[in-house]
Amino acid sequence: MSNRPPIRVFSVDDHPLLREGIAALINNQPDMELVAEAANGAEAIQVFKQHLPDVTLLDLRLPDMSGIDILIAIRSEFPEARIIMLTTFEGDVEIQRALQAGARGYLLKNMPPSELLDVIRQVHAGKKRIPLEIASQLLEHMSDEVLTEREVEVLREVAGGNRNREIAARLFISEETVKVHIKHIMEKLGASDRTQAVAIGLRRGIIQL
Amino acid sequence: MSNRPPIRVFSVDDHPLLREGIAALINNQPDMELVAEAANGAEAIQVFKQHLPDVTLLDLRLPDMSGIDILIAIRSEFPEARIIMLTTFEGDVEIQRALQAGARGYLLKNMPPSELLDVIRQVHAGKKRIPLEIASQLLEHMSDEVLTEREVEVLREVAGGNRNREIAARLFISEETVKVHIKHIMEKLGASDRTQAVAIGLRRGIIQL
DNA sequence: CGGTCAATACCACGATCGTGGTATTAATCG
DNA sequence: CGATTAATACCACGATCGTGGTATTGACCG
Repeated sequence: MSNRPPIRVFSVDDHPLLREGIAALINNQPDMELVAEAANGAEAIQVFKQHLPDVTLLDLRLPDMSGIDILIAIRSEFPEARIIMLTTFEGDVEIQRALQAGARGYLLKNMPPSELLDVIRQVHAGKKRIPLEIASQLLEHMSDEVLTEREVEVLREVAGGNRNREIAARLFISEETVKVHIKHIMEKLGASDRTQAVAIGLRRGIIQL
Repeated sequence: MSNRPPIRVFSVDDHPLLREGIAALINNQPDMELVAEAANGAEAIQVFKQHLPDVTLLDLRLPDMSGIDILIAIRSEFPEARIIMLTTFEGDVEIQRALQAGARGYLLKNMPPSELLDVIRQVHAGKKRIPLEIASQLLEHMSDEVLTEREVEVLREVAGGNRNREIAARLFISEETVKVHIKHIMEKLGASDRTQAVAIGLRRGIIQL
């Protein structure tokens, strides 16, 4: 069981210090090898094609684009790509979108390194691996209704401090329609008013500031 | 200029991978030495007393307490402690509070390692060092009025989706007083309604979710 | 081809919010 | 000791919001 080629790992993150930590960790494993790094989305996609790594560690927040978009971009060309999301953030919606887009694992940066290594090996072996902590996050909101795209758009406008009338003007719809959307948003999120809807939307990763 | 003792560095962060990266970076410098690490506040304070490091790298968000509280706790006993805040976050209020509490430097985790090394050396030499990117953040809101403690409290309640009447009940004051506070909050933050006030408060680090 | 859902739109009403004042008390500061 | 500031409180009014309905259109699904 010894002479298998090492797992070729690719790390994408805009924090140099974190990349450094990952590099040290990976290269200390006899069965792994860090073959490339990238600090933004454009670079990530290009370098992926160049190296075709076995496993990719992908940050969710990068300076130029969302990690999810990178995930989608890579998997549209390489559906077999084994990608693990690695992030500080734990909004259930982000997790769900990542998994739907085909992520094989989802890790928080504050988890112990052993967990990361474990997930890398499992994912390389073709499995999916979601830590319990994350999975329970997901289950918590499993039954919740999902906001439509339009509703998210409206919620974003609300977060910007716009009045219903302003939102209507900005989205080219009637004020009454805005109200309907907001009503649905509050129902789905369990919020008692628009302000709480924004707070919940932020906490769950539905909108960003 | 050669035989000075190395700068003794202490790193406090709850992300093991990041600590790993810092460790690798520091220990690669001939003039530095990582003498200890901690992953939470209680540990940080205890380990600090034990090692009395030359320079401390302190994360702003830790599982058990705020980095600022740790900063204050350490400096109340060791006013000479040279502490650099190292964080992902850039709300101007957090920065200001850290500097007021006596931080000698403030760095973002996505800055290049050379910057970190530079700041460590400068701070060890007794200087303060705030990168331009951060300083400009501060200047941006220099002239802004600062929320009082009570106002922050009220803003927190607003973010929780409470109505004025509910906030009044929770804080044991009249609804009219709540309104006055909210009016002041909106004026100070430049918000057009309570929802935007919450969004701005979150963005600027005045409140957390 | 019906069923469901998302998005659009309008109406009406009561609740809540935001704004304009004025005023008192306690604390802090120079 | 005056000056300032924060926190408290009340009033009144118009603006905005949230809720209850009802309805039409187009898209997607089985």
